[in-house]
Amino acid sequence: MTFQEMRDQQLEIAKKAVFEGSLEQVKRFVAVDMSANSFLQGDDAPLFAAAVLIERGNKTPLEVATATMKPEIPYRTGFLAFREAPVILAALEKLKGDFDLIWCDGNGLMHPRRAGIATQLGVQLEKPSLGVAKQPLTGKYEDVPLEAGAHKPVIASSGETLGFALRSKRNTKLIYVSPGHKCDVDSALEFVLEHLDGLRIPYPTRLAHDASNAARKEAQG
DNA sequence: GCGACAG
DNA sequence: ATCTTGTCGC
Repeated sequence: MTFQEMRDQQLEIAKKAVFEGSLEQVKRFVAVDMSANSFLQGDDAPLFAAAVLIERGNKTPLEVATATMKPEIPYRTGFLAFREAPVILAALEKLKGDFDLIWCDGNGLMHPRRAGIATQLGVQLEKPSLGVAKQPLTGKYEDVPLEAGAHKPVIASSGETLGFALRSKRNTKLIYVSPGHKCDVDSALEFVLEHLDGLRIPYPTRLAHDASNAARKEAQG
């Protein structure tokens, strides 16, 4: 698939995406992440994904599923989902329990074409989704106070609010929250705020990150 | 044009 | 994303 084709596909996905809705009814959600040792093994190192089923308000996972796959394309900024989505979907298919939100590592609306990995996964599975990223991909925002919980909207050049820059922990680097599908920017922020536990990285992201790493280390060294 | 650039 | 120990700061 060429970059032009991937761009066109992202525009189609963004067209189908709904950046409206509340997450008040979410009872169970799944946090997903991926791990690969590209540092030592190169761009074609096998990918290991994890899907962690979480009950709202309970830090102990209900279920963990993993999957592995060879990457079809190298990582390119703005096209993360084309590399990671296949193995993440494979892990999600192994999950026995159902869920009503997908919590992703990366962006959703906060993307040059409004179609980050959270949006791509949400639209494909027709479920609400949100993205939590450690780096912003696009947009501008004002300085964020150093207090935990402080946040500022991330604004596109069009004036559209894409998500929030969030101080998830006092005096630490920001994280970036955006809706993926079937929720609005404020609902995505509220949901993430609800799942902070004193550390910079929200625990759902941490659980998925640790689970994907554990799967890789078990299969490799 | 130049630089920056999710994981 | 990935490796790795200590060390500095709150």
